[in-house]
Amino acid sequence: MAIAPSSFTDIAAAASAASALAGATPAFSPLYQQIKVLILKSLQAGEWKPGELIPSEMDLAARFRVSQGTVRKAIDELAAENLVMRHQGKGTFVATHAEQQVQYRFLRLMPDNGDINSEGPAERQIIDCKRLRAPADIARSLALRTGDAVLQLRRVLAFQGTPTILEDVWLPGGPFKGLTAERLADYRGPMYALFETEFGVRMVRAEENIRAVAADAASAELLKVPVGEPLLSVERTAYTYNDLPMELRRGLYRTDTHHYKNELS
Amino acid sequence: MAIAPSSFTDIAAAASAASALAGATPAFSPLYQQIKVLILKSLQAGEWKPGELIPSEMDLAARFRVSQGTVRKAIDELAAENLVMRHQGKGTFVATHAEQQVQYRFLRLMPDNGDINSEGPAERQIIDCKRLRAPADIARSLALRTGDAVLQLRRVLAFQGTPTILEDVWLPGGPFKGLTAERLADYRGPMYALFETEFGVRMVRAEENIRAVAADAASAELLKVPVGEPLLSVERTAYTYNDLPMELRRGLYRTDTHHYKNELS
DNA sequence: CAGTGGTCTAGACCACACT
DNA sequence: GTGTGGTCTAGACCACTGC
Repeated sequence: MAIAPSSFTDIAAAASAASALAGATPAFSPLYQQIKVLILKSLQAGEWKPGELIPSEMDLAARFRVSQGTVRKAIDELAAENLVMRHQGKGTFVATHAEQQVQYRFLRLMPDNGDINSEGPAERQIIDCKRLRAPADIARSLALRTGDAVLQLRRVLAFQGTPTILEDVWLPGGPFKGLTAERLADYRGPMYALFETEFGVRMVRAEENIRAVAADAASAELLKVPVGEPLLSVERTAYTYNDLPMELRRGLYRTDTHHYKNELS
Repeated sequence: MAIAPSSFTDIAAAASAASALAGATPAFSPLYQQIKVLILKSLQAGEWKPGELIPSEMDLAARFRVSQGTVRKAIDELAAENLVMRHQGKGTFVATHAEQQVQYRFLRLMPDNGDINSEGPAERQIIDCKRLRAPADIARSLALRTGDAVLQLRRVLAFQGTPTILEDVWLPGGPFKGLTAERLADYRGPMYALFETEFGVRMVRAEENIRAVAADAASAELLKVPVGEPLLSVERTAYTYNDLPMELRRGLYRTDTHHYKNELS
């Protein structure tokens, strides 16, 4: 593919120049951070797609006119943020949600006995999928304007026959134009993998706000629990590159056979 | 303090020797990982106490007979695990729970509006503190034998007059001999800071299992909520060095004015 | 000013994967 | 063997802190 000449600018010289700018805020940024931003832009622009191999450290070092060690430090940080995966002897790959390794990367719900693999794949049932104008709270979470088009999706996930997760998903109408219940139902694999392959939207991080709530009539019926049963309410905002929110998800989890697992350090 | 002569062994040579051992499992370990383990042992042995300055990278490099870069990489990982804190121009310090910066490092409960600093310090009330023989489940979590001595502590945390957290804490009787309700009540600052300064036990990581439950009569009274109110049940196991469990904590959180915040990546 | 951690480079060698 | 990422070294210089 064509590379813009500006990509070949001497970054090291630019860094020195920036640091030489005497001001109240020198805005000094290490070379490897600048390289990291450049790689990030290429990822974002789709120069290398999820699952693909990115150029070797030596190639990138030549392209950016810096040493291999500097590129290495930039990639180290990208790997720490799960944006790329390194494989010794093979190369560095763009991270993807469509891997066997981490089936549900953002799902923290675990069965009480046994691990996540012991219960087989989740049974998915799509309850509803419709287009609507965003209410104020949904719009705010997705950085849209009230009334903008959004997709709303409701589904139930069951494990070994027991409905366990009920979730509503809101997506901005623009990037996800053409998403239908059929395409979702036909797709094998995580929803985020479909987002990548079909809509070019890659989720890189998320925030969850968790509460305990009582099941209302509608939720109780879908999850097959008594009305008033305590459920875990998990509100997730998922972001793509540049901290751009691209999904709001409100889930209700049954925690009689499963629990939400979190590691602190 | 006295340094065992073995500390001055040529680590680099040892690494080469280890890698030269031809076997089914060469058990190759990078030099910097070995250095990391050595530093970890010094931390664990209390050679440098929480809050203290550890030797400079150059000093450690000389002590272990490796280059500064190798020590740097070892310390980088320790810093990433929050075991030490680096400060440019000053040095590297042993991490501690007794810092202004991160008041409650393991507490993920946030007020719905405003940040954690906007509501002032928590009001703490100790309900109970007693010695008992560990039931089977508690013993298992703390890697003790059933019937071993443990301390049980119950307390309520209130924010702005509203009781919000009710928690039971179990601690192994041996390491925490001498802990009383009075010492806890008198102490200003996080409980984990007291554990460090008074008992030399430093918590480095924790796991939490979260569920939604209904308030029973006793919990409802202490948290001033109706019986049956949905509450967040947070079971935390906290570990000191070497993955040794040193605390089991079962908390009930009110989530009408607060929420549990989690970041996923 | 000296001492600390932080960045950058260049080169050598090692472990791993593919061919 | 060739090419990849991973380790280790040595030296230079930069940014920050406190004397």
